[in-house]
Amino acid sequence: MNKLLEIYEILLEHFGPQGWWPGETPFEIMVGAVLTQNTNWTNVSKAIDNLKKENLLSFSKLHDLPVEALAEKIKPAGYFNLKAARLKNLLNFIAQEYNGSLAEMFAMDWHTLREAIVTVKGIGPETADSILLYAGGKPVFVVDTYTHRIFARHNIIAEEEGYHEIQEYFVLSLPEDVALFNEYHALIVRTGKEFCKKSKPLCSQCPLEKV
DNA sequence: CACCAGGCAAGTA
DNA sequence: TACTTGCATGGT
Repeated sequence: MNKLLEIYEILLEHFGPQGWWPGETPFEIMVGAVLTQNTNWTNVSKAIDNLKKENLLSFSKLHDLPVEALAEKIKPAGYFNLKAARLKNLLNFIAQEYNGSLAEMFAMDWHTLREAIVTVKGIGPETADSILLYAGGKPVFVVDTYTHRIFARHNIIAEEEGYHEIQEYFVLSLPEDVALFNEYHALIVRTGKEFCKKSKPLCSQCPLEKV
């Protein structure tokens, strides 16, 4: 068995399934993917609740909502002016290219879709990949700061590896399986939150110490 | 009080 | 190209 699969088994055994993404519809998941940029999920959850409370969590409602009003609703998520603008960019893009339909958007080839979606200002590689995997169900491995930090600290990847290099390593090492990619990324985030915080370089309790 | 959280783009040299 | 900085609320 290869190393990345071995680590996956260890994490799954240790933490159990994480049941991601915490959102009910592809649209909600997509919104959450933008709101969670460099932000704790508990704060994002408050922002999403604000939108749900007023029945604003649909494509047409958010698309019609002025950016200033949107910013006000999503304040708890932090960077609210920035994120409101980013959500608007994304909604405008989907309105223009796919008639405002996520189903239509996800019906296209996901490689092509990824190239298009990262041209939207505010949608970088991780946000794009999260949308593709968790909202679209595409076999895309999501890399985040925890992935980099955890695997670099355990000397599995080099410190200077970039997003796409890390992603390629995972994709080439693992079977192309949506459920696996989904669970693996969620387990990495769980591991990061618990054992691999920025200021705590060493984690004797980390399940990966066994590897 | 200081530090961190499921990034990204723009600015600097 | 390779760093650095702004964005901002809420929890520990």
